[in-house]
Amino acid sequence: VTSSPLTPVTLNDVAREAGVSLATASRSLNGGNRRVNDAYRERVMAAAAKLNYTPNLSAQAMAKGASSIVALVVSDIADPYFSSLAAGVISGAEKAGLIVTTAVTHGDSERELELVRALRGQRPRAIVLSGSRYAGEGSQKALIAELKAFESTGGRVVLITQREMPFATVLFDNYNGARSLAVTLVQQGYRRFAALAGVDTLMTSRDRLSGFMDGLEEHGISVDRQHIITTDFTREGGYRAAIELISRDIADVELVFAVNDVMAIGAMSAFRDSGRSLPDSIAVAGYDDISTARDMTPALTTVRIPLEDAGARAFELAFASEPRNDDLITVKGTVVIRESTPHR
Amino acid sequence: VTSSPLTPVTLNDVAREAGVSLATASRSLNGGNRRVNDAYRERVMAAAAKLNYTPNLSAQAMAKGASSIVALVVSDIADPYFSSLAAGVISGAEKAGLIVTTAVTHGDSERELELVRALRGQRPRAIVLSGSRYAGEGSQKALIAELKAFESTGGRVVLITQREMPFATVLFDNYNGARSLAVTLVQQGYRRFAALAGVDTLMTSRDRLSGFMDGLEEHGISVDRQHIITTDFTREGGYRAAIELISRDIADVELVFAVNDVMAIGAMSAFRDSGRSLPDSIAVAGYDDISTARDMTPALTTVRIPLEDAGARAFELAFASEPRNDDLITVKGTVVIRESTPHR
DNA sequence: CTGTTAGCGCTTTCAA
DNA sequence: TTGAAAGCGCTAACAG
Repeated sequence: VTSSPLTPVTLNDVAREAGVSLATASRSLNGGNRRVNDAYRERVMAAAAKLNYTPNLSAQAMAKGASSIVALVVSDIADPYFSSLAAGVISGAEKAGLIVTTAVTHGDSERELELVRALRGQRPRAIVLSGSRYAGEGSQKALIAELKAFESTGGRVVLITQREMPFATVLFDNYNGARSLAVTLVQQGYRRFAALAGVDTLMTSRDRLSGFMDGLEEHGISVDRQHIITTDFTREGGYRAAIELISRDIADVELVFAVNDVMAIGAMSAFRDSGRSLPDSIAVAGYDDISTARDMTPALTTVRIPLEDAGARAFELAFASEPRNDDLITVKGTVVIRESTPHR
Repeated sequence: VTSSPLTPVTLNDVAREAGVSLATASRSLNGGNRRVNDAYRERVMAAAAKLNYTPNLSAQAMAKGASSIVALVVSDIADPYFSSLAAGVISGAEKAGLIVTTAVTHGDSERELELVRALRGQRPRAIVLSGSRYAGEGSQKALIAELKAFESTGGRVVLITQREMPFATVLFDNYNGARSLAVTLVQQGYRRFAALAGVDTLMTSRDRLSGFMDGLEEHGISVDRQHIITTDFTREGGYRAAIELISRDIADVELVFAVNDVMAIGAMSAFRDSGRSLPDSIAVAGYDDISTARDMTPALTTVRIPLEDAGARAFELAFASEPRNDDLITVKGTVVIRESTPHR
């Protein structure tokens, strides 16, 4: 097959090759409703195959006024939490014949806003946002305005984990998950706790922490302020916080709850590096159940949230037949007790 | 601001609002070379801001015959290996103002081919492919043809890790990395090894295995066939293979080398579940240095490859000023000895 | 420097 | 059913 270089094959080429009109070629290749003579149709298909034709998605998007794109915004695609979510969104989208564009904010809200604007340019069918949105942030208003503008032109917005925004949302029941975890741990005999949390404006962190604390309180247990450390929401943050905790005298602390698994894993390494054996000298629990949690030694007690499934549901929410902005899917967590928190 | 619903603001709207021609509006907003009166320019900017205008990327792509998209194809975005690579590609692309679309093959070559075709429809500037390509596969020809067709229309193709394909490639020096690892382990006193590998047609696996074997051979050590297990390239594969290994009598095996970290981690869990303490009863080494490797207990000995950096370099390769198909970047690995392989 | 105009590739009325 | 033709929103000659 010889085609002129640097110029992709167009539908026109296919039509000419098949000896039919452009319209017929278009209808054969796409026109859902078979409004075209079989003989023609086959000739078109053959020509398309012969020329190795690929429809220009931009042109299609222009002509029909709707793209086949879903935009996904996450904080950090290398983080297993977000990459699992992304896997779910992508698998849903691919099943529906849609393409996913991925952008990364690194937790920066300014950047998030910029990205949403840029992605809007693609005129995606939906934007799925799963950053770590902070409560009551100034830029929140601007983001909402931007997303509202997107919706007003027919786009769909779905949030994962960001509460109190006027859009469809997939929510993890962080409060109750953490609460159940606390209750279970108390039942296991733990009484004295410490906690590693993200900044208080980070909803996910706040909900998990307060759920955990409330669970303890039900059993009359409270946690010393000294034993709650605020740190980055990352492995390194967990590591540093654990070191800090050690320096604050934790002789009587039996268990450290980190608001996510990567922090818990960092903390475990810190404890070990400081010469403490796990789980004997101190127990650790996390949240998320990322895939390596069970491979830790001791295997990490945590709350499992079905991340990939949640990503898939976010996608579905975006394409629900009757979408509403108060759509809210709450995904429950399941307490998973492992060796990092043995019975006392 | 009231704009008609369901119809995004167009450049025309902006031009009208600013009282200038369409061309002037276009030049103000984009036209790299400032060929426009400052007064006009400002009016256009103001109008654009007021109307919250976002350029339609599809339209731009059509008009200039070039999109702002980079397509990325990976086997599994939830796998830390690929998500780190993706993070690198995405960060490079975002710096360059490009958008990344991500597709997932799940290791299926048919699907990979389909995806490449579909992605071609976006007329991306480049396609970055980082699946687990198998050597000498039938579908390889079709894939090459498809990618060549893409190149012939001005697109760039960059492969990560797939050797012997006529495209620019970022290669990991798997053979030598594994060889160094073997030599180092022998120096540490190990003599009797077992290995967990992927199918032999999987290049990455093959190279790592043969490098490791050759490294051992330099020291006159060979590995019993019984002690080389072929399995899936995943955590589960590693787990199953370790169980299988145990059933084959490994009383004399001192160290198990898994061709990647997730397999090694699976194997560690299997050994532990079978009541073997690590690293006393058996040592384990992996490859990749995914982020959780150092958080294992014992911390996992492995070969570090700078995944995110490699992703970024793949992106750069795609936009090299003078791209050539025989461009080849080889990324070296660094042996990282940790507690999973103590001195004997 | 600015405006007019001709497309980019495709879908979709509208006639035939 | 089929074909001709009018756009979709934008850029890039081409004239003024």
